[in-house]
Amino acid sequence: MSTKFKGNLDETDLFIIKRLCEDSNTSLASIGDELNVSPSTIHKRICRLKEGGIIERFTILFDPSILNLKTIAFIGIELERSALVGKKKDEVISKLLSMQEVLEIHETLEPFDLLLKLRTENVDFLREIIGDISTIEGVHTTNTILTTKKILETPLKYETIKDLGDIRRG
Amino acid sequence: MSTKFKGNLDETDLFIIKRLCEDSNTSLASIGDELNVSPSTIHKRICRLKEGGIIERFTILFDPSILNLKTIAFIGIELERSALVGKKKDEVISKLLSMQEVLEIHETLEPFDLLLKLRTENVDFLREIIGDISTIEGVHTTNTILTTKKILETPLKYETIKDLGDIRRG
DNA sequence: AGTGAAACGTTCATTGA
DNA sequence: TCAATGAACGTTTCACT
Repeated sequence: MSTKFKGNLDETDLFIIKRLCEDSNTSLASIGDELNVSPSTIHKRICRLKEGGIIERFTILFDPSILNLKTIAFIGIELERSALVGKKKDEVISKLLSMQEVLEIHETLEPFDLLLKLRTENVDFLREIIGDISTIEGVHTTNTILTTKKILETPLKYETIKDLGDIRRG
Repeated sequence: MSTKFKGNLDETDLFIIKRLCEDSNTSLASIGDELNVSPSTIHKRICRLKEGGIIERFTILFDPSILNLKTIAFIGIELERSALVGKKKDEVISKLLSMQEVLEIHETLEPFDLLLKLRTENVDFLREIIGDISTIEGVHTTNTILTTKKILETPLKYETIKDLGDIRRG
């Protein structure tokens, strides 16, 4: 479903991904040195990983506070019964997707139907957004969990990359 | 609190950050072209942004499914009254930080004391982790919100970077 | 998967605004 | 103080092996 990558990821691929996660400015030569292969091999591997959709893009992590988005909240949404499936649900989701403050949308079973993660400048803006969400047709109730302090927020702990185990794909 | 950056971020800085978010392999020269400044200026800006902690690091986004971490869950934790502040709370948090599956930890007010986000390979592993968490001294109850489908998951919508407004810092 | 060479990008000391 | 220049150096890319 998620990738069009052909073949298996081997140890080399995973090592490359890990090194690039740590620092995507690392030169191909130095990655090659660590693996005892040539830079051009690393280059070809990275191209393949990009084409296969394994590597989405090269990017930077930056301090979100420069955007003044200091308020993080989670919102549980219960949908109206008529919006639990089909077109009406799709419409709810597409409206949520179009909101810049909405960073995550997950389907859940209990106690909500959808769980969102949002970032806003402050609590007043958050209130506005919640207002917008609750007036979306098909949204029955919203339940806000306002966070007061972020202790950890990381996309993935890439240290995990090392178990080459059964990473197979068709 | 969060950065040691001296001075203000100007339009140029924000443009650089946005371009690097989109593609951190963009050459300094081509960013410079778009801003009508020289590559060396871009270079110095990026150095300054790195040193100031605005740019955390250069990295890649990759498909998490290669790590077989397909299960996303959120866990609300209520702490025992004795662990609501101080050393005991710090110990709970440091145990949570050390768990590879725990990707986010937020303090909240209601209805939980802490909200976690986790990724695991499958629901069985999740159950194990929940077991581990619930036996941490100071954890009173855990409430799991299991997600069934990820619709959106993005660290930040960097398209937001453009309002140069009142982005001031001391 | 490696080699080697050309093209390209980065870095920095120097100079000027 | 900040940006531009230009040259030295390092990296990427690609045709060929």
